[in-house]
Amino acid sequence: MNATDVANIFEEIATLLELTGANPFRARAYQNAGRALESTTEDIEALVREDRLGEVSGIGKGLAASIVELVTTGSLKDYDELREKVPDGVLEILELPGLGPKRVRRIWEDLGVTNIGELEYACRENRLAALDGFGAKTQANVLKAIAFRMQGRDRHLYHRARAAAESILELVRAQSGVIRAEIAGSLRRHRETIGDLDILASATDDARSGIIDAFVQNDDVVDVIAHGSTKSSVRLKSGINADLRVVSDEEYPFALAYFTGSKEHNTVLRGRAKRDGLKLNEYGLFRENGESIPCEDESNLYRALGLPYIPPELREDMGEFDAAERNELPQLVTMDDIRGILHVHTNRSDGINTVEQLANAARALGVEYLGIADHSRSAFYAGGLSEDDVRAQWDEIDSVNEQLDGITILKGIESDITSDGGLDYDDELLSGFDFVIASVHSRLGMNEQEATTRLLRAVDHPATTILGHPTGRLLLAREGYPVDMARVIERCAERGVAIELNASPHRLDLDWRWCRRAREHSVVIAINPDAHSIDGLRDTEIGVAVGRKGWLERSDVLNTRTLDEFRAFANK
DNA sequence: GCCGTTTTCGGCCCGACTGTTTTCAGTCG
Repeated sequence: MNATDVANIFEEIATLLELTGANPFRARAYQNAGRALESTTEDIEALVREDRLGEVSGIGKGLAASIVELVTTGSLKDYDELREKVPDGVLEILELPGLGPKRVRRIWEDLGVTNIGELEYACRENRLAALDGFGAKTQANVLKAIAFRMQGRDRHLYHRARAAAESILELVRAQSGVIRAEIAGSLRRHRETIGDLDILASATDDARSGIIDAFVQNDDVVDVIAHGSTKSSVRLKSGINADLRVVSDEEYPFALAYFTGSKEHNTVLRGRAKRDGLKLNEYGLFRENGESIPCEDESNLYRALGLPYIPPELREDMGEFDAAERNELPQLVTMDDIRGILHVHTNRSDGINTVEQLANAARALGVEYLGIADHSRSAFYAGGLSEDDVRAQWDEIDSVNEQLDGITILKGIESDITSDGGLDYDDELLSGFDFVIASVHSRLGMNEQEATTRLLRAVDHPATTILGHPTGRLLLAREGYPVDMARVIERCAERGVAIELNASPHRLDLDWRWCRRAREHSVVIAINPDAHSIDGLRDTEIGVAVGRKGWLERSDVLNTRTLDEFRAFANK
């Protein structure tokens, strides 16, 4: 049982406590402890063994005992008892927007409804609207939320959310009276999937309502969920919900910080303000006498609270305050730091462009080197390359390198990792590549031990340069196979193998939450687009965005290195 | 259930919006 497992159980206990009507602050204590555990980089078993759990802020005597019980026995009596009380379906009802713990409890206890299906039926029979405190509107909204959930569109991939948000931003910026406007919310924090869009604008007082009207009336809107004087909320054709807030320009920095979140980060920020005798909300920072402390931008706001500027990507209350206080915030990697693009498929396997086309496109993007990595022979479904194909591709690459100036094409391969953890070609052929990405594409159903052993063996192979998309997840579509990632990271550190942060918006694997652990072990991360076309090369940018969320600095990223440095890494 | 320059009890972040009320609880971010 690792720290994340315990954190997840604590999160669930918090939810269960809210649902069973326990003291809400007790629930919050579990939540806080869960987050504290998630952001600690210490090994939880060591903390238990050395009796150091009390050093973690948010963990007192009671929760320390629970953690010891969980780590040593694998279960927790209090948790089991709570789970016993609350049906799984009730937890799912809680995920519907508009229904929080109080109302779900009423639905469960007063209507005897224990899952979403029963709830839908109860709504159809008008039984929800008949409950005290509920009404026809609420019932209709619940039905809408159920329908939305059935379509599976309550979360969205980063690139789709980004595209939708940028189009709204453009619309908002075009309105008269708008002074500043920006994308806020989880998209600004570069989360890998997005719930809804938050757009913030500042404007003159007289222009506000016109801006909000333009927003809710635009052609992309299919449903207006809320339409107030400063906030409004709509559903777009794409199935994404979007919120627009309009504030005065003096309020803008405070509102931007506020609506960027995360909620957890904001809570700490306000708590710090309060400790300093100040009050922070989305409109300003105020002294006790009500006098406001003006800030022109977010940097000023953080400074006023005694902190350096914390980039949006880091605002998750996962250690950024500690780092900020010690002045150890990372200098996050940027697109300008990227010198090479690795993991690119050509039309020899399942890509659509030739080496030469890709090389020209990569050169136009300003990189020094391009690493071709088609599928290996076991990947029949993707047109994996036979030995002859490989040698033919090497000739092709040599000839493009001779013709093209300003960029170097590298000979790579995305070798399937076989079931037993081997690579796909013999050592002689493998030694002819400039680099080898080892990835799992088959037998995804292994248990954690089998899958981990398989990956460790692939990492041990002397030809492996980079471990590709280490969990195989497809965001919003498929869970990754279970892996003991801490062990994989440690092994990569020992073997000098890089780990891929696959920049495809469908993968973003390695998860950003593990990037910090990797850099603490000095494991280098390769931010690779896994491109199957010229357009796909640009996904590198999405990988950089999410890598920043994982605290990555330039020196942590393999493809920020010069060509010579990259070759040296791959050859060692 | 945690925590302490309001320190062993009594707090625990803040405000907009909605829908149901008839002054406010619940939810959300």
